[in-house]
Amino acid sequence: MAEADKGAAVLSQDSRRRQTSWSTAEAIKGYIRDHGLTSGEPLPTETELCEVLGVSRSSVREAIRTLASLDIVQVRHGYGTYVGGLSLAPLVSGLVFRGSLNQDGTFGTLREVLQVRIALDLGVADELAAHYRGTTNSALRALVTQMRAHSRAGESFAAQDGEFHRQLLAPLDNTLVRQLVAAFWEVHTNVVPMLGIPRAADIDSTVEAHDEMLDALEAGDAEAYQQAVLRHYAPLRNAIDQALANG
Amino acid sequence: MAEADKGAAVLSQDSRRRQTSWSTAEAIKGYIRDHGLTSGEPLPTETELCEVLGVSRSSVREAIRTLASLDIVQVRHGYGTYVGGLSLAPLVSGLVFRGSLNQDGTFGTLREVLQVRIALDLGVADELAAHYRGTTNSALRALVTQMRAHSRAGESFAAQDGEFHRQLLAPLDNTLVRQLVAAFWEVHTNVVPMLGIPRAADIDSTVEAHDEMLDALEAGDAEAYQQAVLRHYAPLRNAIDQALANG
DNA sequence: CGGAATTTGTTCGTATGTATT
DNA sequence: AAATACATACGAACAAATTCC
Repeated sequence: MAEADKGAAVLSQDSRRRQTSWSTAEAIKGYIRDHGLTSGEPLPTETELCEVLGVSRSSVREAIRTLASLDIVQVRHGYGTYVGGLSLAPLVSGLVFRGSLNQDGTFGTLREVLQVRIALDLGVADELAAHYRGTTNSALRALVTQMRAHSRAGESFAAQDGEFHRQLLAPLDNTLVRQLVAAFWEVHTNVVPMLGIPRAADIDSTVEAHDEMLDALEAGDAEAYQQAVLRHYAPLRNAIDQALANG
Repeated sequence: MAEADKGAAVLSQDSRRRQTSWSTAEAIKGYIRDHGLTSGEPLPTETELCEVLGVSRSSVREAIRTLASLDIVQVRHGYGTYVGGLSLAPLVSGLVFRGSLNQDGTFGTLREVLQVRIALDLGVADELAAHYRGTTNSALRALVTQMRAHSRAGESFAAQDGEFHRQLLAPLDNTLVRQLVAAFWEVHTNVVPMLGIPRAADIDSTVEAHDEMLDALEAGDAEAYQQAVLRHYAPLRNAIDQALANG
């Protein structure tokens, strides 16, 4: 219970701890922990939780909604409540909203997200190079080929790009990094359309950079991979810097 | 506005009523966006929101609770509802809970958080070095002195450590990176006590590494700073690796 | 200092839509 | 196709907290 209190202290500062709806959410988290439930396993029904926790239906509902928005529980309408995926969805949601707040802040948000993405990609270079050294990866190559085709046709290749980065980081023994990279990729693709950026002329180099990243990793060259990552982000970086300078 | 609402209400009666609480949260976010509200500014009362959005108070309350858990709004009992700080508190909350789920996962969570912290600290080396080059920073030096005293007395120096890292990154023109580093620092300090790690013998080198980091930055040497960062995290890294190997 | 007014917090009852069996 | 279990939504009433006079 002391652990749960510490977690609560992050969000609730002083006296809110005694408030029913907050303590109910903490109690439900404690229930999950104490019963050793993992993602996908069912929780008691709302009415059962009312009895177990000794609070009203509305309080349980608000607590469940709180936990659902944090992806700690997942509600299936008309059927039941389950332990959630513990994903970083709330992070994405919050950042996208922040980016949508005002036109001025949107470019700033995008620039900040970009810097974090670069730092994370560079930070896993050694681990990735060690894993991919001496391998061949036809699935990833095929995604690059698809990207190239879409790009030349003037179409968006966001889907293939996302899948490429997801698969590339899949062998990483670090769920958090994978989820963070995926989350920021999602923020990225959600925020960019708000800006109406004209299609950059050097967008094709982004596609080719994917091949270079893969080349470097299969050669086991972490440094070359880092250079390729920087080339990969360069066009976007230029577009943002230009937009910030002009605005 | 009124006509549109009526039309929407008729439509929602037909089929979309199930999404009321979700759409209410979206509507409140839209209200914040459309009225250009920023952190700390007041929202309408719950009763007023009921009238404006055309839903019951229970639905408004659930939506507000959802937004509060994402730090998009902030509720003050008996006074009013305000736009929240848009912080990364929900991220911290979720990760601390994930770390508390099972003893096995706790070490894993800590290891993953550590890798992300390192990547972020290394990723801002250039920007920090450019800013600190040729400066002297007595406030940061004083914090290191305090850390040294606490460490030699066998006490925790978490407060000073957190303040050091916060102040060190303060000049960064990237709110997101600052918040992320602070968030992961918080996850870190919340998860570590769950483990009962024995006090490492080389903990003193962590304190000294802070001085080295500052030395490198004041010299404008980004590379040296990166090396100091790695030394700074080394004792903790060793403790975790050892624990994972023994467990 | 005390009390009135305002606002959020909690609870109950009821009706209705939804998914599974 | 019906039955059952469950979540969703609404409204009213009262409690607790905060502010302001």
